[in-house]
Amino acid sequence: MIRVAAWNVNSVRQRIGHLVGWLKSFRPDVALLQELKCTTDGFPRLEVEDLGYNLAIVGQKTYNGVAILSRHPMTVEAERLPGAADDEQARYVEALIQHEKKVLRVASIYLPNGNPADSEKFTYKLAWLERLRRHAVALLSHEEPLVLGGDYNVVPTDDDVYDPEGWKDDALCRPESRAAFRRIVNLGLVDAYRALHSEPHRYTFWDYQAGRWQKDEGLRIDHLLLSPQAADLLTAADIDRGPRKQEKPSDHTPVWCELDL
DNA sequence: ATGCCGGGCGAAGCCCGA
Repeated sequence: MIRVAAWNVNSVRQRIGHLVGWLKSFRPDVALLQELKCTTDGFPRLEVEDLGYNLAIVGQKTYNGVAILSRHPMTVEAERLPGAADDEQARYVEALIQHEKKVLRVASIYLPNGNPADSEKFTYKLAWLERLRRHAVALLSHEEPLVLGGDYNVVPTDDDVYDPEGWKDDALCRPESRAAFRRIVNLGLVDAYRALHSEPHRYTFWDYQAGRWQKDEGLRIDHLLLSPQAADLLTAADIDRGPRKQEKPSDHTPVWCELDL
């Protein structure tokens, strides 16, 4: 059994207390983190290593930044998403996890937001999604357990947003974003949360503004996509709302799954 | 129609996020 979680922490240095507490209590085998908002050297490495985690960090000053934390042996496979040599943004890290003579491949993904939807930022987002699709084709050819997890910045359907009408022109909900996300899923990946939960309006993000958390008006934009070989091992998945309830929280909360690996 | 909140940077106010 291996527990994998994805969490956009919105600054790992602001959230180190929350992160340590959550690692101690929830004890994920593998944690996929996004929005570190610090350089690789600036990551609070000792606090996490003291809990028994190996680290793979791809940081960047001020923006972005992703990491993989693993209680099991880990080898880094990629620190950039292939397909654009000039892309300097720290949004992808991929590793192999060794667990009792078996191997799990994971990636921590921080997709571009893409707003406003009439700008070059949206073009970059759609190109990033297409690069991810192409890379997923290559990864799926390994026919191994694989988890592509993180902040996709895509609301898959109107059931995944509190106000579909109000958000329909946003880059997170635009049909182009949803179609590009579906093209990835349709390669044969399984949304771990949706595989086990059909109820609408379950969220992983709530804006800090306008009391969105108190009103439970959020978005489901953090996803764990499983290869068929991982989906066959899926025993549980859920959203852990605990961290979002705390003082000075991230605006995201973790999504997790368990694989009978 | 816009800001609301919050983080980084850097020391006031702007950029960015979703």
